[in-house]
Amino acid sequence: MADVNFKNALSSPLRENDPGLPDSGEASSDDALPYDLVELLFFAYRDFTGDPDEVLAKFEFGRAHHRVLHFVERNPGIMVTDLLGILGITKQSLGRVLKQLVDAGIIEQREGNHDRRQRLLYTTETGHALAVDLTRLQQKRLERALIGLPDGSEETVRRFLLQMIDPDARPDILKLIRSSFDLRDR
Amino acid sequence: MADVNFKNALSSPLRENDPGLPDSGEASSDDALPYDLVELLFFAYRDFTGDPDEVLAKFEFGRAHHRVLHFVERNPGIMVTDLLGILGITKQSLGRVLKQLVDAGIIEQREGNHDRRQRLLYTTETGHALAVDLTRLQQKRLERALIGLPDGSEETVRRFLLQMIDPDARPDILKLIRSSFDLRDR
DNA sequence: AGAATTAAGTCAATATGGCTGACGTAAATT
DNA sequence: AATTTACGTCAGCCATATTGACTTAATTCT
Repeated sequence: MADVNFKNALSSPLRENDPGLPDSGEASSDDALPYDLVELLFFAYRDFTGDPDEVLAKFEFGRAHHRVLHFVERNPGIMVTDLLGILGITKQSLGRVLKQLVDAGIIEQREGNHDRRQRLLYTTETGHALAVDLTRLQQKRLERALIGLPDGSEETVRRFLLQMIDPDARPDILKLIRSSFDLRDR
Repeated sequence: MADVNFKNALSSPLRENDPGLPDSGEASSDDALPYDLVELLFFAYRDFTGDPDEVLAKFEFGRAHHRVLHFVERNPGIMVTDLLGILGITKQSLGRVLKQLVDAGIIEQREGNHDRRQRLLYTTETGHALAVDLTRLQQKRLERALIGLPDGSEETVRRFLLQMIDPDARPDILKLIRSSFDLRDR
């Protein structure tokens, strides 16, 4: 495992806060900053992606593959162009990853019926099974995260996450998500 | 902007769901999977990191620099070893990024008082200002995300995020975070 | 029918942020 | 005095992204 240092993490003299370097003199409120939420989000997201990462590593796949697999699974028959739009990457980037997934028999490309330029994307049976496995892992983590929270918390979290998204991107994302819950503006 | 495709995102025939590829015959429940939460988390986190990314790009810095800056700002006088532990990367990876931050006058290294092997890390005045700016951006987004949610939602979100984290990592992370809110187990 | 646009893919080069392995130096600890 | 720790560095590799240029085939527009 080389050089990384888990055991020692946070071991010793954190927060020495040497008075030799005084507060650099901001007039206003640094202290009101929501550091705890920022950091919780950072670590929560890291662990959230960590579960699938572990499984995918066995297949020699990475997070890029996961994203592609996920959105193809969720949008069977999606056009390459639309997938690029969702992922926000270039087709050159997608190209490599997609090729690997196709070669591995995870994703299948089929010519469009109406437009024969299209290579519509579908998960294979294997791909579908893998996608479901990965989502189940994330489901477990989400369920565990909701344990013990007051009634309606799932709805609160859903709305919180939606409102974290850029307002102008929300309509498209809502369409994409097709949540079974009502996330319309109040 | 080359090849990326935002405008066209989610344009056309998503969800064609060609009946030529039938449901691959899973006996059990695919439909119960929390796709909406998974995707909301994905997009929320992307936009959350997007704000700082934009600012940092002007300085030729990336997300790696942000993480280092953030945790040094939050833990003035932190040892290199402890920072590695928090970030979960190798010292070779940190080395490059840290050098750039030091060269740019964002972070300062000072010899430990008690242990002269240590190069304790501090933000400079410039670095502090930048760190505060970036956190303010994230603060705005978080505040906007909490608008209109029921009383106690911030607490719910905080606890949700904490419980998303691997249970065995939580104690260390709680120490690190030093939230002003009570996140002890009930 | 011909021109323009679109969908998809490809070649080549580059950047970033990780990684491993191997060393080196100074300081502290045993 | 020997060992361990803290930190740094050299060299090379890999994954994922980027830009820019170009091709092919099919569709759409005029």
